[in-house]
Formats: sequence, C-alpha cells, structure tokens
Amino acid sequence: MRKNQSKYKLIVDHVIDGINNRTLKKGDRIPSINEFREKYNLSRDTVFAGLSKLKAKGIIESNPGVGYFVISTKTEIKHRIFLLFNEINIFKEDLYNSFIEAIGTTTSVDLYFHNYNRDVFETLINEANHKYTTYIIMSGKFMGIEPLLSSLSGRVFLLDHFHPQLKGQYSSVAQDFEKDTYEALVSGLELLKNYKHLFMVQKEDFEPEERFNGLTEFCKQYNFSYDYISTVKNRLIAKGEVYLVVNDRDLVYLLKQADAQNMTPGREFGIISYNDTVLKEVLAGGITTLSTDFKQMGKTMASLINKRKLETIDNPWKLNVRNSL
Amino acid sequence: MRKNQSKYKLIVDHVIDGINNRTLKKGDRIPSINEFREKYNLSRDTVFAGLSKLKAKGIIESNPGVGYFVISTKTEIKHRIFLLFNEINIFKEDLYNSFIEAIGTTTSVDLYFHNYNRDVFETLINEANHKYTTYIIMSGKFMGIEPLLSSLSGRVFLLDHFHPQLKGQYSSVAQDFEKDTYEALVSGLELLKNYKHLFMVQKEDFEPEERFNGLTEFCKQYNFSYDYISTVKNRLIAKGEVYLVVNDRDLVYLLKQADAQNMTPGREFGIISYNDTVLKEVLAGGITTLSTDFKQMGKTMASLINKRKLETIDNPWKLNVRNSL
DNA sequence: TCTAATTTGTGCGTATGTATG
DNA sequence: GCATACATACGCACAAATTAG
Repeated sequence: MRKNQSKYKLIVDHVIDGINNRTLKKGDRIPSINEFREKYNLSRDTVFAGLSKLKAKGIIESNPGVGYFVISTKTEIKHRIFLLFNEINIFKEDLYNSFIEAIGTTTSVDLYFHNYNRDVFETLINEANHKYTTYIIMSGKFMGIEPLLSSLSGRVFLLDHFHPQLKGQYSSVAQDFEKDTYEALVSGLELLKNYKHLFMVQKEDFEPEERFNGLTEFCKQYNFSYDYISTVKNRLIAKGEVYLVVNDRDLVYLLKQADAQNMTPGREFGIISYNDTVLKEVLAGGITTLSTDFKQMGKTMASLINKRKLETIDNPWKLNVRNSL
Repeated sequence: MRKNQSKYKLIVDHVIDGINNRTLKKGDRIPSINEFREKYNLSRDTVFAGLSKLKAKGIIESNPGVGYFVISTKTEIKHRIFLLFNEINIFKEDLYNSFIEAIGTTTSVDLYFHNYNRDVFETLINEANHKYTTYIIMSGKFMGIEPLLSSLSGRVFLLDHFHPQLKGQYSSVAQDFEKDTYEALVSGLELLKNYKHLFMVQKEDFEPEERFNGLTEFCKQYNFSYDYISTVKNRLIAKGEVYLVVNDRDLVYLLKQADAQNMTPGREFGIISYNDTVLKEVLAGGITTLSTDFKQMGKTMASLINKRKLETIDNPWKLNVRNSL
C-alpha cells in the first residue's frame, strides 16, 4: 500500500491520525526521530522531513535535545470526497447544492454517475479506490455490492440507497420508500376516502419496489384495492382511481388523458406525484406531491461526515396536499 | 524500426505494452526520466513528453522527487475528458446523457461544477491541468479567462459559453442567446402582434444579457415597447404584456398572479418560457417555450472532439408554440 | 565538572520531476 | 533537442543542545 507516496508522509499521517483518534493530546510528547526511524524503517532524515512538515503546519514544536511535542490539535482534516450518484435529474440539483454548501470550501468533491449500469458502478469505484478519504455511494438496484464497498480504503457512506440489509454497516441517510409511502397515505386518509382503487405507477427495473410495499400495506389495512403498473401510457382513467406517479412523463400522459376524457384530477380521480418541483404548485390547479426533502438530505450527509459515530438516518418525507387529491 | 513515428511514442508504448504484458501492475513504479533517457537514447524532453501523454491518459501519475507510478491499467482509453459545467440543473440531464452516449466507450469523462464561483472555476481548471487529454469548459460570466484556458495542456473546447470574444480561438458549440431570441421572436411575429409590450425577466448577475439585446433589436425593428426586469415577484400584470421568463420560479409567480387577477395567458397577456420541460406541455393549458436543443448540443460536442478542424457551431433553437402566446 | 547517551539541527550530495528559454 | 534553473525527496556525516549519572 501507498508505494507511490512520499515516505515522509508516513510520519505526518502518524501524528495527524493520532490527534484525530484522540490518542494524542496537546502537550503530549511524540516519538523521537530514532524511535520513528526504527518503527517505520526509514532514514533519520526522512523522519526529520516529516516532523519539519508538521512543525511548519504548527501542529508540533521541537526542543533540541529533548523531543517533539504536540502544540495544536487543529489538523484541518482535508476530506477528498468521491460522490457517486445514480443519474442526473432535477432532484440532484437540490441534493448536490445543499451538500456542497454544507460541507464547506476546504473540501474537494468529485461527482460521478453510474446511470444504473453495474459495470460503470464497479469500474468507477475500483478506479477511485485509494484516491479519496471519503466515499459517498448512491447505488442502484444492485445485488451483492458489500464486497465492493468493504474493499474501499476510506470512510464509506450510503446515500438514498435501496439496501436495507446494509443498514448498520455504514452510516447513511436515505428515504425509507416503504415507510414514507405508507405514512404519507395514512396522513392523507381523509382525502383518499373519496376514492376506491390505488395505482403505483413506476418502472420496476430502476425504481424501488418498497414504494409498492408501502402502498400494499396501506391498502390492506384500510380496505382499498390496488395495482402495480409500469406506465399510464394509453390508459383509460376510471372514476375513483388514484395514481401514485413516479415519473413526470407519466404525469403528463395522465393529465392529457384526463383532459381528453373531460375529467379533473381531484374530482373524478386522484393524483399523487412523487418528488416536488415548483411547476407542480400550479400545474392543473396544483398537483399533490409526496417528496423527500433533498435539501435536507444533502445537509444531513454533510453533517454525518463530521461525526465519528455510525448512524442511519431516515430522511423526512412531506406530503404537499394540493388540488389533485 | 518505426523511424516514421514520433519518438515520444517509444515511452508511451513501453508503458502500455508493459501493462498489456502484465509486467506492469497498478501501483508499480516505472523508470525515471533519466533511466528512460539512457535506455532509449532520447533527450529528457522527449521522455517527459511521453510521460506527460501517459499522465493525461490517466495511466500514470507523478510524484516530484519520487518517480512515476502506474495508477490505471485501462490502456484502451483514447481521450480522457475534463467536463466542467456551470451548475446542476435539469437541462444538464439531456446534455450530459447525449454527450456520454455519443462519445463512446473508449473515452472516460470526469464531470465537475463551478457553480458560478470564480475561485472554484480557477481551482478546478488548475488542478485538472496535465491530467486530461481534452478539456470542455462551460464558463459563467467570468471576464479574462483567456490566460487560464490557454495554459491548459490538451485540447480545449467551449460549451454554451457567454464569450463572443473567444469565438474562433476554440472549437465550441453554444447557444447564441441574442440571435436565438431575435429569430424566435421574428418567427412568432404573427402571434406577438396581439400584444404591445415585451418584458425580459431574468437575473442579470448570472444570465447572459445577450437575450435582452435580441429582444431590443426585435422590438425596435417591429415597434414594440420593452423592458428588462429581474423578477416578476409581486408584479401586477397588464393587458397586452408578454413576459419572456427565464426562471421557472418566476413562471410560477406569473401563473399564480394571473389566476389572482383572473387573467389567462395567451389571452390578456402572453408568456414565453425559456427551456422546455415535459410539464410545460400541459401547464396552464400549454406554455410556449423557447429552448435550445440540449440533446443536439451534447451530440455536436461529441462530434467536434473527433474533428481536427476548429469549428464554432451555433446550437439550434426551437420555439414550441402552445397556448400561452 | 566531566562524560556518555540521546536528543534535535544543519550542510552537502545525488536522485527525482517541473518549468522556461 | 539542449541547457539551465528550481522544487522536492532521501541519505550520509557531523554539529549542537539536553539530560542523567
């Protein structure tokens, strides 16, 4: 490991890691040049170079004939962050920007996309390994990624993942698609009582089926009938139906179809659209949306990075009730 | 032997052959400049050129005072592209995806964002220098970036830039904001005759003022009055007004205000919204949009990279006429 | 006070990559 | 392609400061 790094950095890292681990405190004596030389099998001068670097950074001081001592614990950990998203879309805007803002300017963040391609996913991770201090991974519906993740050299975080089995192994902030859908439907129960049948509309290849599980649970408990469809294209709308629509393209189909059938969302049938955008506030008199707070998600991820403890955080959801339900 | 080849290719081939022979692995040190110089009887500069090429291809990295090391064994990559966008937004989705699709698999692309921050812009470019074969830059309203661009080691392309003074120096594909706005308005002249006064609504800090120039030119020629405003927030709409709206947030304000004043876009007043999205097809009965074709822009940029000739290409615009005008 | 051991500090040589005419 | 200057990395030899006995 780290064949290609300058040797003196071993000394720098030894001390900085010690300070970050809290094993070195202000005033502590650190090993002498000869002790370091022995420990790492380096020449005296290489050790001296590392210690001089630390001295220049103001982290240690030297007393000739006595030793080296820690005088400051301000190590300014410079994170280099590898950020892997699934795809570009409008919601990444809020997520990325709020993350960048919260993480601060002393950090460098490199962003990549795997576009749900398993090969790209693996290649990007393998190529990035050992080049970053921190890895933030938004995976797709990939199975068996644990070995890949555990091979990574630095700290690993999961962002908005579909992998409940990885909970507890890595710090993460994510939507709980099942819980969010279930709880949102329960919170809208009074409105939903005007309808009979609920549809989950999403592409099963990419989107998490947990949403459908949440819908199923709700429908069984409160006696609605339900179905899973992958698109609403060319579909006739019937009275009493509610469509939970993931993709905006489907939302447009639905509204055009409603217009053609002379039906109004929120009256003869209902719409809940996943993920809020400004245009949905005024679209067709207001589209009810069920959305996770991507700005909050970015902020939360930034704060996780500065914590030592392993944490699994559910990102908050919000049902924006408008006229379409 | 190979007298017709550039000499620096000896070095490139030495390393690439080594990797393909499995005699060089990731992390391995390769010979120093002086060792190569001796072995192949070349000048230091020639060796340096070869090693720089390998570095730009992402195959090796250099550590001053230490040596050169293999960091990637992907030898089939032809171009390594540094792609710098201004910000994440929904239109980057089409642009990025069509570019990636068109550029093919023998290329690796790293994507960055400067978010209109000049410091970030300069830092990213300086950090990237010498590490890529190709640089594609989408700048903001930054002045005096010529020295920065000309310092770059590889081929430089401009994407959707606001710098007419750089035309002809670098190959580029871009919207011509002035021409696009002017021509689109001319093409919609018959519809516009129902109105009297045209507003350009955009934030002058970030958005290009060329749009307003196009509007001005059109209005002078065809006798419309006109104005520049930075937002429509809290604004009363008057009959006969047309709003050319850049930001979707302003579009929403406008539609809410129209509703409050009991006015309908396309009747008492008009709306042209910049940049098309699916939702605008059905929003308020259909919003007329003026949009550049971002998919085409991505394709065109990909094709430019495979050409040697310097070209400046205007990306095509499209006016999607719907009910709001 | 002296001495030996252990500490840090410095000068010089040779290697590396980088930048500029 | 050549020459030169420069920053970084590492190692050897020797100098200077401190401490314990």
